[in-house]
Amino acid sequence: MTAIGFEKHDHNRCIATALAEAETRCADQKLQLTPVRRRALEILLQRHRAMGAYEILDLLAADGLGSQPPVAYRALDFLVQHGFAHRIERINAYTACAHPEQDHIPAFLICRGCKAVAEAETELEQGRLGAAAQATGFAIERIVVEAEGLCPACQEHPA
Amino acid sequence: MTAIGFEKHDHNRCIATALAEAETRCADQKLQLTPVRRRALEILLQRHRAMGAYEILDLLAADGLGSQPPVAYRALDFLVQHGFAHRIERINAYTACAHPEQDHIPAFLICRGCKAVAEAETELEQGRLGAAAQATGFAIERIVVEAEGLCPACQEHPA
DNA sequence: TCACGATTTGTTATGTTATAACATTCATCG
DNA sequence: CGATGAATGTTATAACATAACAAATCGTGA
Ligand SMILES: [Zn+2]
Ligand SMILES: [Zn+2]
Ligand SMILES: [Zn+2]
Ligand SMILES: [Zn+2]
Repeated sequence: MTAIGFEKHDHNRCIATALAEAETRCADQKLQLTPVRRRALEILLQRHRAMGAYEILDLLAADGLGSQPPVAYRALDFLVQHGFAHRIERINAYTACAHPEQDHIPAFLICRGCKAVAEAETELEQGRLGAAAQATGFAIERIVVEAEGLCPACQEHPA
Repeated sequence: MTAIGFEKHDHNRCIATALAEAETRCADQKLQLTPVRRRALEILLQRHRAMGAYEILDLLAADGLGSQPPVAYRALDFLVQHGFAHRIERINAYTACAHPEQDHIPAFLICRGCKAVAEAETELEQGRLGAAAQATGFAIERIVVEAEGLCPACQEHPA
């Protein structure tokens, strides 16, 4: 199981590791992990949940790192583009990638109670969807897989 | 293959059949297929592609069936709720269900060129996602599966 | 028939998410 | 230094969605 998100873990270490990895990879690939981008990633890692662009913007603004929507959207675009974060379509939100080291198609479990998000891995083979695509000649570029429901905690305490 | 959407077909018949089915099922289940709801479904069936709520609203308004956003959103909520249409998260749009007779988890192929949408069926077993959910005790209520890419036509004529 | 409750629709206002467009800053390099 | 390209700052607006309340509609039982 690779659905990081609902279990307890050493989160400070989790953040530090992820940030360090991001810096290494950006250096390797000549990507600019600028202050805004770095801080946006750090915010996502700290909260360890799905966050809206405007929520992130508020936190960036509190640090004097831009106060208008495009600032947040650009930083998030960069992070998503390069696999440091994912966009979650169902809730118009963003979350840090749980395993950015490897190429993957992310799949999410989204709790509608507490908004917690767990990232799982999908099969790389895309099953019947891939077959349908092949049959029609459709060229898949991106796949969204998101499950909405209730996490263990929210099942017990129904709000 | 069940990805209806990119192939040619007798579309007038396709619309008539779907509308008739909807009427039958609404009668059976004591659902009210009111003029607004019926027309919204008809619009989706006619266009046979993903449409935004405001786009549908404009067409409803042209028929004197309400001119404010809630009118469209309510009609769409009804159609989605009862399986006559699906919401496509990736593009904030709606499309008529390709096989409303049966219960299913829809999966979509979305062309980013022409916005055409094909509905395929997913495996009912949810693969590794279901396994991840079980392992964490997460209760899945809804699953979103959407692939974005280029349909055959748009691959040949890159806009 | 008429009062009732439930459902649907009408309407106003506002909230939320996202991008277009253009100016400015800043590092890099010839 | 001056040109180039990347990133950021800023204004304005587009696109998507819902809260809240009023009015109409309709079945249903008194
Ligand atoms: Zn963590
Ligand atoms: Zn939860
Ligand atoms: Zn058709
Ligand atoms: Zn369907």
